Amino acid sequence: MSEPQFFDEGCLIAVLTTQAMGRGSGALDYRAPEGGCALGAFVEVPLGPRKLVGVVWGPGQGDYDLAKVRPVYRVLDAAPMREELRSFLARAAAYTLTPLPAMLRLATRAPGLGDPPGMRKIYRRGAGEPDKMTAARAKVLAALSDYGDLAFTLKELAEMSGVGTSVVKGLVAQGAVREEESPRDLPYPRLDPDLPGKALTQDQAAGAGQLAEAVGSEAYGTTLLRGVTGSGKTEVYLEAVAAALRSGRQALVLLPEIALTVEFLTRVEARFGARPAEWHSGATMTERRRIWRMVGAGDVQLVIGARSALFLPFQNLGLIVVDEEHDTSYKQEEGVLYNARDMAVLRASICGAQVVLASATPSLESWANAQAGRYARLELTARFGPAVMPQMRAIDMRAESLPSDRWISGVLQQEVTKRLELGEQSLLFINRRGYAPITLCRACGHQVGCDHCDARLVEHRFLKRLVCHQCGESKPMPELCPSCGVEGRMAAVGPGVERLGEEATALFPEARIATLSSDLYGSARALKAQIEEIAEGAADVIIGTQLVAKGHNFPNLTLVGVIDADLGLQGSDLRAAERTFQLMRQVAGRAGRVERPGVALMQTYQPEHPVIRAILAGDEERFWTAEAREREAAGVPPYGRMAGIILSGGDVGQVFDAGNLLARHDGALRAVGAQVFGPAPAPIARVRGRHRVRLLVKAEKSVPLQSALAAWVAPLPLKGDLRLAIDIDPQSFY
DNA sequence: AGCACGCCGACT
DNA sequence: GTCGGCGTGCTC
Repeated sequence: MSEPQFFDEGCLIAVLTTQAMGRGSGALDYRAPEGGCALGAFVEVPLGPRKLVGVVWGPGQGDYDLAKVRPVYRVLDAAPMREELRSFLARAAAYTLTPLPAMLRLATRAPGLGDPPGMRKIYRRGAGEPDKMTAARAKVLAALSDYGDLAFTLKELAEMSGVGTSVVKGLVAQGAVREEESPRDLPYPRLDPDLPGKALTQDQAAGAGQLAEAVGSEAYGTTLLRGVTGSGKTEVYLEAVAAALRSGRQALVLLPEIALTVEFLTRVEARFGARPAEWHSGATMTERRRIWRMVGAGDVQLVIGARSALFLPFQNLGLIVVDEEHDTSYKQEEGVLYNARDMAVLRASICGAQVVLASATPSLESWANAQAGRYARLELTARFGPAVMPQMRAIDMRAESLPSDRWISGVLQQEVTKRLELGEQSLLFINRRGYAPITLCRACGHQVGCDHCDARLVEHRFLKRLVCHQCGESKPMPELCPSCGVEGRMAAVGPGVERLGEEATALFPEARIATLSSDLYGSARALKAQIEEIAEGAADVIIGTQLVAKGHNFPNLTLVGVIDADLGLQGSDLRAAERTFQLMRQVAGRAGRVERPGVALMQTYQPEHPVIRAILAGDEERFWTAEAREREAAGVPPYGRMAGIILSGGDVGQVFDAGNLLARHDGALRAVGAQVFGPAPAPIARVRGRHRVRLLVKAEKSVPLQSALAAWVAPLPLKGDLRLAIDIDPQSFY
């Protein structure tokens, strides 16, 4: 490419800012500042009365009145964004149909980017000796001599010595430790990849060798690392990290937000002799700025982070590990909608890095990619052999003869009671929102259906209405049968999460029962807070839909009862079977590890169904094969393409009107053979007072979906507070 | 963010 | 006619 790498003062340049502006590339024309600026440089530019942070994106486009073009205020003191990251952002924006400025915002989420590097106090060994040597003082001096002449912040030094900060201050007063002013944002301590790690089994060593060799190739490649709990997959991928560090390249380990724990960091520290940088939502502003700057300066070797760490300005990224790659929390569901697992593969393919996708129960997408040969595959068997088979059993509902309005079998009831006595938690899992999925007339058998869809209406007692989960149409509960006109014989049939809550309350009157469904919570945050509370023990019995399984860890949970395993197999949520499987493995898989064994029970009317049988047999390969066959037949991901359109606004009526307008004008979609469903209430129907409505688009695998979607939604006027977001490869269907 | 512009209803 | 509220568009 012959793109200029530097722009002299006064040159017309395009600057991508963090502010969305109309359509087009998103970049705005400016004049290069005094002294010029490099391609990729972080700059501060004026926009109206505001100052914005931006990145020099290329030569000016010349599409704006030259007389109005203003000069860049100044070049910020940060390493220019490399071609690799710029092209990653551009391609990620194109894939997710996100405006590029919003994408850039993810890559500039560090505070004080524009500030000059601040100063702060650091501490190193001084010339003096303490008058009295105490145990605490000795620890501080020992820690300092371990690191030669390195200096640390007060907190770091105190922590690594295992003493309070007052001890360090005391040493300063006596001259044994020197206090100095130093630029803020120091490099991170060096990690040593050659420390002796944990002894690996033959199996693990072979896996580690394969990954290290791939990293050594310094080219792109993805490996699906499958290993059940206890197979040592962390140790194995840390050897891939070691290989990257040895060759002087940076490594990134992505974890689901909840898995980012002190325990994990301690394991990494044990392997490499120092703490890696950790990037997560709870990090302070100071930590964020330090990591961002040091990653960009190449002074961080390893970052352990949540999904947003993918957008850090690595200088020389050689490896990305996505641990628990199947975890649904990798999918960002608010703001920029991206899947960190897929974006990790994209970034690695651009910068020539290796990806390791690690999981005990991989997503079907990754499994299919490995099957197709796009990913290498690496299997770790359990260290303790097949003895830790999870306890999973089917409850054959045909033999249970439950009354028609009851859903919790005698077997399951007993198991829950047992857990209540032990003070352990049970989860009753159901794939149905609402109160009851079917409303029928006991006089004539008529089922109340949707007028516009081939779907039955679901009773939501909470909303006091019947709702279509396909198109969102709703009507009040009828008194008379719409078919035969008989009064008072309408009945709720089938289980829903609300109804199951009632049944559980009746069966376990003393238990604390929590019902979790997206319909019952106004905001995603309220729901998340509630889940955290429950995980910490605020409920004995949890009744929940898919949402419960979403990336949450329940340490006290020892029983999972899948109320109707068959529902998930009928395709209401395309990933329901996969989630059921993962949830069961996750819970049942603790059997061999924790003192309290976990049990997973599935109530089913078709215990001989291939998917159910594969789950119970613990035969993953068989499960994936059976599930892949079903998805392929249905033409859904990963064998077809899907996208969600989320419209939101303060006024439900207006939001629905916009949705209907889109649904009616679907020419751009029909042109490529794509179908549109909806609008219907989004999985989380209200967020911060904004009503959310979703349309689903389904297309064949080969269809250029992004361009069709862009052409389709472009004419929709976004009046008032109406917002539109496109969700490529949506994960939640409820 | 903050300001100009213009459309529409209410008042002199 | 004119004033002023507010929704909409613009800022490189």
